[in-house]
Amino acid sequence: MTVKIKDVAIRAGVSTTTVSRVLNGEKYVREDLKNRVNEAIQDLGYAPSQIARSLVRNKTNLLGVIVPDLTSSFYSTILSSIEQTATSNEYNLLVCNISEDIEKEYKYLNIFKEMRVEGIIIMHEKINEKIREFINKLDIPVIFSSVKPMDQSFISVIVDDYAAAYDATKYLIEIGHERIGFIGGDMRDITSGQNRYSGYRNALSDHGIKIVHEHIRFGDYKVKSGYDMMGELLRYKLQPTAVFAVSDDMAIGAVNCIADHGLRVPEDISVMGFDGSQLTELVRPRITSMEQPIHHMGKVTVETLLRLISGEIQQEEDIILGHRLEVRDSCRNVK
Amino acid sequence: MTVKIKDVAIRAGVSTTTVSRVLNGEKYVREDLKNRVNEAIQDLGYAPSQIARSLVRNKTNLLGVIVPDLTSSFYSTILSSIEQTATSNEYNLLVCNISEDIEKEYKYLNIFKEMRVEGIIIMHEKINEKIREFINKLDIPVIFSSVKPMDQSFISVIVDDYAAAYDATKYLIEIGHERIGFIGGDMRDITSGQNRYSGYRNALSDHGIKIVHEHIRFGDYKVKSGYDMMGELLRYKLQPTAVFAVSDDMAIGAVNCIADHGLRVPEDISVMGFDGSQLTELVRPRITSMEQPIHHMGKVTVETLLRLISGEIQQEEDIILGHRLEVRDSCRNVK
DNA sequence: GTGAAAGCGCTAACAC
DNA sequence: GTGTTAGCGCTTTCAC
Repeated sequence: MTVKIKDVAIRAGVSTTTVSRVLNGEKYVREDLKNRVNEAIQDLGYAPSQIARSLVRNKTNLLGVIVPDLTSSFYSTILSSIEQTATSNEYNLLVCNISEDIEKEYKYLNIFKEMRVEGIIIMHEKINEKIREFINKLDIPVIFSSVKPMDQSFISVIVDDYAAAYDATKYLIEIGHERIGFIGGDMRDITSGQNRYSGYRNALSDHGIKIVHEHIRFGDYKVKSGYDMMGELLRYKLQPTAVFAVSDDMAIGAVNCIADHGLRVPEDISVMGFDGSQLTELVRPRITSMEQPIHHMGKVTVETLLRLISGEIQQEEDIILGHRLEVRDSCRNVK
Repeated sequence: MTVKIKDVAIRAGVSTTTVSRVLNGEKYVREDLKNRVNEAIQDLGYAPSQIARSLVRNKTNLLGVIVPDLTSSFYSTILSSIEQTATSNEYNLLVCNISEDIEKEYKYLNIFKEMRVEGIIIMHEKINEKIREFINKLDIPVIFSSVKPMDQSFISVIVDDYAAAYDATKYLIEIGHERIGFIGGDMRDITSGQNRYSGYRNALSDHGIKIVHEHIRFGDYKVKSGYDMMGELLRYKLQPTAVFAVSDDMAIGAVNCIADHGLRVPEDISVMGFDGSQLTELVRPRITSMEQPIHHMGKVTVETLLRLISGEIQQEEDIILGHRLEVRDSCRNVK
């Protein structure tokens, strides 16, 4: 049996109340008693049960996080930042990975409810009706990080996807490209997919460039789809001179596909990514990317969630963080 | 206030015991009562408190995991596998990331103790005396995954680092290399660093190849150190024709360094990695690597830990999983 | 300053 | 089959 507060009390010759007071750093405990208690704690190797504490305090200091893919560089970086921020605020993380299985989401949310987590962070936006309802009924603050589901009633910490995609496309135009391919993200229920696509289209039309449907494809944000979609783009005789992929992973897939076709990046085709994951620096050529402030995003997510929990704020609007173009080696100035 | 078992009991017109029985799927509950209870649960949106449950059952269904770096492809892949296995066994994961700050480890272990996790998985081996003692006193099963600290009393799920490094080096010899560089891992307290180094050395001497100290460097398993150490290896007039880096990340760093020096992989220099992370397939050239069964490793780790928890086994020995050479494009046959 | 006692939400004897 | 009761390990009034 693990040692409990009563054992400490007996050993120190005081009541459990006094031990509790010492534990919680309350004043009104005589110095010598405090010392005796601390000694007893030390001797016995006592650690208070957070379980019992949570029950009586009605507070668990737990946050639940749902990640769509732990192995993704983008999500694991946000998660890392979330973990850091949570920990430095005395919160612990219950982490769940739903990978492909969207049905798991409901299950996990239910576990979070049972565990009485104080707040939930979701980084996945394929929310179905059942989940939507469940979240709405939940009396636990929920915040979406880096994604924005369709439902207006959920709050998200995101970049302005439309503006970011617009700016990325504009940059490609400014360095002289006119045939600009696009590898978009999923358009179903995915606002970022839609907004990035709009940004791309509008940047083109605002600069008098006609939209060529043969230059447009949609993937699922992962490397393989970038590779496959790039393959399709390369099949047209009038190949794009630049391609904007709305995730770094897809950009890398595109670069690999181009290389495997015996063409070179950026000499033959320029490739622009999106996200600013670590991978951009890791591959050759290094990927020019429209970056999200990934680290900051995790931090802001947790900080906002904690304010939501404490009731300090009652956020109703999304939090929009700034995007930034990071020029590396994958886009060539053709002017 | 959240709804509790008593609310359900009142609404269903039964005692809390009956509700509890329905909740836990016990028999000896009349059908009609069971239905009334389930309805009440549904109506009220009741979810039992795991906190209260844990307290009385003295069982939390929680596992604690300490990861050295969440953003690393290798660790996040193991973590993903751990999460999956834990979840399918009804266990939840408390995840902590210690990044560089080793002092945090003690803090996290203490949190795990307070949270009454049933088992702990550590993927970090720079264990100091304080931690070692703490773990030894802990009455919670601890298992190391993919790493092996010096202390014999801890159990690890790992590959045979010596044999794996030996085989990797042997392969390079077999395809005709004689000047084989080595970028090792940390040697302090890191058994894998030492074992992989021994494997390399012995493979060379067993094949009558002299060990050249100018061909040997040590990094910290990360991309940057692979890059830097490769830079040093390139400074010698008698450059190696192949380099064995004991992590894929360092291998990628080495490849990038070679490219930045205007040389080509594998035409000018071959590069062999270690780990089998997703990155090997993602960069060009794809990295030939001595692979650990990463996914399986996570699974075995959790399964073993759960058996340790249930008392089903009392493992005292490490679990050694098989390694496998995955030939890709970064090593050239020079015979 | 300190302790006795009640209670957090649930389960598990034990009685009926 | 069902309900009463005690108790899990802690905190927190409320007396003293």
